[in-house]
This record gives sequence, structure tokens and C-alpha cells, in this order.
Amino acid sequence: MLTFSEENHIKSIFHLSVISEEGVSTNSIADNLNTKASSVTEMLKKLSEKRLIVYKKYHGAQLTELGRKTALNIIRKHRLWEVFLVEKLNFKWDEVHDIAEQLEHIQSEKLTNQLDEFLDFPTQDPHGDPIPNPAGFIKFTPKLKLSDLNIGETGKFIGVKDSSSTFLKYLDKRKISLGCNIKVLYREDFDQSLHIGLDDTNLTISIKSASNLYITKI
Amino acid sequence: MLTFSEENHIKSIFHLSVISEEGVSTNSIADNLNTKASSVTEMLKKLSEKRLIVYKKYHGAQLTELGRKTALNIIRKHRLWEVFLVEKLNFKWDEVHDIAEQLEHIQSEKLTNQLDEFLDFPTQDPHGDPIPNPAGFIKFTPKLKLSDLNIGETGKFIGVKDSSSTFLKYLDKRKISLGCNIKVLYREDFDQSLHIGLDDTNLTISIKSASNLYITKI
DNA sequence: TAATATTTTTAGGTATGCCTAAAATATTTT
DNA sequence: AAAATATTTTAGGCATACCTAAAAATATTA
Repeated sequence: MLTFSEENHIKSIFHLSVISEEGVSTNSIADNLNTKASSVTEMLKKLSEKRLIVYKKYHGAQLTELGRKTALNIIRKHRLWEVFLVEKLNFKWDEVHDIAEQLEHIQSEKLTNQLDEFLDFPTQDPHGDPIPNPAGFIKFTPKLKLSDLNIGETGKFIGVKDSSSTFLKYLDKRKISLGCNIKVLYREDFDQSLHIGLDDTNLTISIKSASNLYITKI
Repeated sequence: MLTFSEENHIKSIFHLSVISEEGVSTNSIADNLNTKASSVTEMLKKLSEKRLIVYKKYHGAQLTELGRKTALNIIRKHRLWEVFLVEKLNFKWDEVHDIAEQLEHIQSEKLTNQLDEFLDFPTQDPHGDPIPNPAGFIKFTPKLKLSDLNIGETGKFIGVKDSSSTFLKYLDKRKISLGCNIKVLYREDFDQSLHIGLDDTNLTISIKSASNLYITKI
């Protein structure tokens, strides 16, 4: 049985491991969890004793197989709850994160698996991230950007890479909202800008914007 | 924002208040929460500072209006989640309590209300206890026992008063299981024993057993 | 490689929420 | 009403999980 804080550290190390294959640094974990390096050091010692990480002083942390399984179980719960919130309780994609952060710590294997079944075994969360299976297997599929689509293909808008408010306002003004379907109509040779079709309107967006939009193919 | 422990104390005081109108004693709270009197005393001081209870040394605690609202909100969440677990995730009545104890602490008013709507605004939890509304109003309906039914009436079995394993085995042997419908066919004048009809069989049970079974009228 | 800068750890402190044992207060019994 | 008993509070400790500031180790740069 792990505490909330232990679970959060494990999860953080997992996410940061994806970026670098090296040990995850104390400072990066501290930044990620909005805490201080000294607090992280203490926690790393504890997680190491519990065989969840391999920790060498001054050289960061790496998850053990047990740690990795633990992380994936938490992520599985997080993402299943996100699907539940969006699909069953009509939440918007951008409202679910804080609630899922709480729900991911609920302890009951049966609950997780029944929820999975109730949701019809989803493979992705509302942001397009893959959901690990009960055994901790996860299928990493590179996130598809709108700019990756070929002419004529259609994608469902599931997330943004850069979530600065200027960009979100840009989307808002153009009525590009989460979940909407976007068809790539034409690519301008000159500057790679895309002509796209939304529900009822057509518009043009720059390559910079297009590579900021995560989508799933339809 | 209250901690888990604060919320549990508030809930405990609420439940114990139903029994006595007096201040709730330190020891009874300690027993209820499987903790020690000295720990409760500390907590009572804190809850008092937060204006959730009125606390006079050596004379127990009483909820303020704010405390009562807080308690009812927690109970509302607990019971809604129980309905969810039983009706949507196919849990049995006796499996849901521990999970609901965790879920009742999730903080999101919107989540609670959306869940309420998703469940079609249930008025009772799977044990027949009333669910408070968002404003903290609760309709106390005395729990109906099988022995309260008149001849010809049918009730749905929703809980037991005495949950000793001898009684549960007694029910098991007679195939009286939670959720089943029981029709009162005849009451023996001599010893008040009841002839009842289950799904496909009829049988006789004593008045003692009948007053141990909670039901809702159908 | 020596000096400087950065990162990480250690040392020591705080708040929460639990504990045991002793002291204080309340209640019951004689 | 005094003595005995039960309850509650206080006092002092412990573990967790945070913190700041100083020391130690590592990395960078001149």
C-alpha cells in the first residue's frame, strides 16, 4: 500500500523517464510535482527501500519493473476515469484532469476492471493517450498531429501540444473545439499552410498551428 | 478544504448524533473511527476552530449548521457512489462500502451533480438509506422491515439489521439474497411467523427473522 | 585543471495525525 | 457527600511529508 505522495512520485518518474533513458533527476521530479529537491531526495530513499526504483545518490532514479507496473496501474486508472468523466458524465476534455488526479488513487482492482468493462475496454483516453491493460502493457502510438495527415484524410481533434492561452484563444476564435472533426482539403506548397474543413466551414491554418493540434484518424 | 481525517470525524459525529441529541462523546467517536480518545480530542479542537462543531471540554461535540451541511455532502457522495457501483458496475451490496469510503472524499461539486444526473437522481442507496440533495436536505424515512408489511404486500430485500454470520448463513440456506422480492402471503396468529413467497418458492420465517430484514415496498 | 556554477544531499525545523501514560474532570456507587 | 470508577484531556513521542539553509558532490567553463 502506497501513500498518495509515493504514488505521485512514481507516476512522475514514469512520465519523465519517457523523455530521457538516463536516471530521472531530483530537480525535474521536484519541478514536476511542485515540491522541493530536498523533499524528493527523501522520497527517493523511501521508494528505493520499497524496491520501486533504483536510486544512486547524485545520479537520479530509474523505475524497477515493479515500479513500472505500479506507475502503469495508476496511469490506467487515471485514463479510465477520464474516459468515464467525458463519455458518461459529459465533462469537457479540459475539465477532467484534476478530478482524475484524485480518482487515480482509489484502491480496488475490481473497481478498475469493472469500470474498464463498463466503458467497453477503451484503448485511448480523451486526449488520445493509450490506456494500459490490467497486466501493465501499454501500446505507445506516436501522437498524430494534424500536420501529419494526408490530403483528403479526416481527424478528430483530441488535444493541443502548446496550451498557451494565446493559442487556445486562436482556436476559440476559429471555432476549432475539442472533439470536432477536421478534414484536410489542400496543402499550400509555398508555406505548407493547410486548408481544412470543419463541420460547416472551411478555413486555412498555418503549419505551425497544424502541428500543435493532436488528432486521431477517423 | 478539509482533510480526509477531518471529513471522517464530521461524518462520524453526524451518524452518532442521530442516536443521541446530546453532544457526541469523545469515546464514541474514537470507537467509531477505530482511533483513540486523545486523538479525537485534538481533532475536536480543530473542528471547533473551523466552526464545524460546538465543542465544550468534557461535554462532547455537536455539529453546527455548517458541519451538518458538510456531513450531508459527504454522505451524499458516499451513497451516490454506492448506487453507481451496484447499478452500473455490477457490485454486490456488501462489496461497495470500502470503495465508497474512498470515493466520498473526492472533491468536485460538478462531479457529484453529474453523477447524480447520470444515475437518474436516485433517492435511496442500495441499503435503502436516503440520499441527501445538493442543498443538504435529507428525507429520513424509517427503515421498513419485512415484519412491517401487510398480507399481500411485496418488498424488495435491501439489507439486514443484525449482520451476524449465523443470520447471514440462515438467509443463504433459504436462498434469500439481497435484491430479491419477497411477498407476504400469510401471518400465523399463534407466533406471528410469516409465510412468504420468493421468486419461485414459498417458505415460513419467524417474526424474529422478519424483523431483521430491511425492505422497500414495491 | 583549477575556479565557478549548478545540482543534490544533509541538517534541522514545521504541521498533521496518530499513539501511550499520566493528570484532570465527571459520573456512579456506597 | 465521600470514595471508587469511568471518561476526557494534557503532556510528551513518533512517522510522514513538507520546508529552508548550509554542505557536499557533480558539471561546466575559463
